[in-house]
Amino acid sequence: MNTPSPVRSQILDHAVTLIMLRGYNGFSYRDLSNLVGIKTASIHYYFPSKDDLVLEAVSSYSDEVLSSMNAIGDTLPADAKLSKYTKLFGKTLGDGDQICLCGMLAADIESLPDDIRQAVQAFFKANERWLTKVLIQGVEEGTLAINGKPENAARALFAAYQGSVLASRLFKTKARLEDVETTVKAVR
Amino acid sequence: MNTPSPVRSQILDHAVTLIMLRGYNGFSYRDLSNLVGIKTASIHYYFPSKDDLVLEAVSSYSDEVLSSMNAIGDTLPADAKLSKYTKLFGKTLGDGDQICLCGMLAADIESLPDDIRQAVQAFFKANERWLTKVLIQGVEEGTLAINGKPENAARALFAAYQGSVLASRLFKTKARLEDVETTVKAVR
DNA sequence: GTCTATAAGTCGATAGAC
DNA sequence: GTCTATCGACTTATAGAC
Repeated sequence: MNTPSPVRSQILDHAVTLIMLRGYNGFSYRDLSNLVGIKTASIHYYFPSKDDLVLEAVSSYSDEVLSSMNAIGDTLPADAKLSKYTKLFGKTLGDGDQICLCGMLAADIESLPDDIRQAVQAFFKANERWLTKVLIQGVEEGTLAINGKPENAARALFAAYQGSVLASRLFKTKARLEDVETTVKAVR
Repeated sequence: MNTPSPVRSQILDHAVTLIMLRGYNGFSYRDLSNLVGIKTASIHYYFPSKDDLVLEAVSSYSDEVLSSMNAIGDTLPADAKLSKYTKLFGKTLGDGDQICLCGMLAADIESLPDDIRQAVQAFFKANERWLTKVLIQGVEEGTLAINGKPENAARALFAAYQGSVLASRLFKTKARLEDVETTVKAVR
């Protein structure tokens, strides 16, 4: 287990932030150069091509978000799990100017190679799979209510979260994510 | 009523398509030059700056979509209106490689001037307002079911549509939009 | 209106010195 | 590992001839 280069980590972290801010075509090695404090040529030492960098950014972001998601744990009631998930999505907003990295790259997908598309798809699928299980649990417990199959409801729900962070940033308000959660809450 | 320049219209139409495909930072005057068959310098005659072009692209797209939306008419039952709205959103996908122009620009919003942000906001608001009325009507008629205020449900619903076209393109399938419609259908 | 020519800058990427 | 230097291509935009 060799210690990862701190410079490499800095580049990757700033790349993640920049993608969430401006997207694939909206940031450059020069931006990273200014943020990290090394020349653009040095960045190529760690990440030969921009696509290499972006692919690793997806992995890094995905690992972090999915582990937070899985850290919510199995023991909680479904509605409590969903509340934590909503908060998790709220964190991606940062200072209010960022959206989900994979949502952003989904918008940029026609400019990206296939391996990145697959990595973004994997992130979507993992979220949808997790939400499916929560919805099933919530229906059993009587705290959540859906129409149709849980798989389909989970897809629509995840899409709503993605669209909601987009709208939250557009209107510079944080409130919109809760509207999504309300959608699947059972009336008592 | 002076006839608008056909060349100008061509530029604008291709700009709309390119934005829906690759976003603000993903297309250039050169792309338009190749598509329309005139030099990039000539495009500047019609649209002095790229932001001028994009702002007009939003207006053009918005006018077309909103008029189609309003053409659905007042006399239909709410669930029928919503089905037509879903189909309308399905059309934006085109050959399967495009998303809503305003959803795309919402992703690119941190690269854009304020007047474009306001135009994109206006498109979001118009859709949310229309969906709010449909949801109210559907609840009255007993064909649609929502939680909480219609305004909030409409925001979540529109976000779900936006996220759904994103996911539809990402996974190269058209089926995901119907999952969203199912979300608000009343069980009978 | 459309062109040529050009400006002034950015882009990702590579070679090679240190 | 990080640098300087450089490449070739691309970007938006303007000036001025036709």
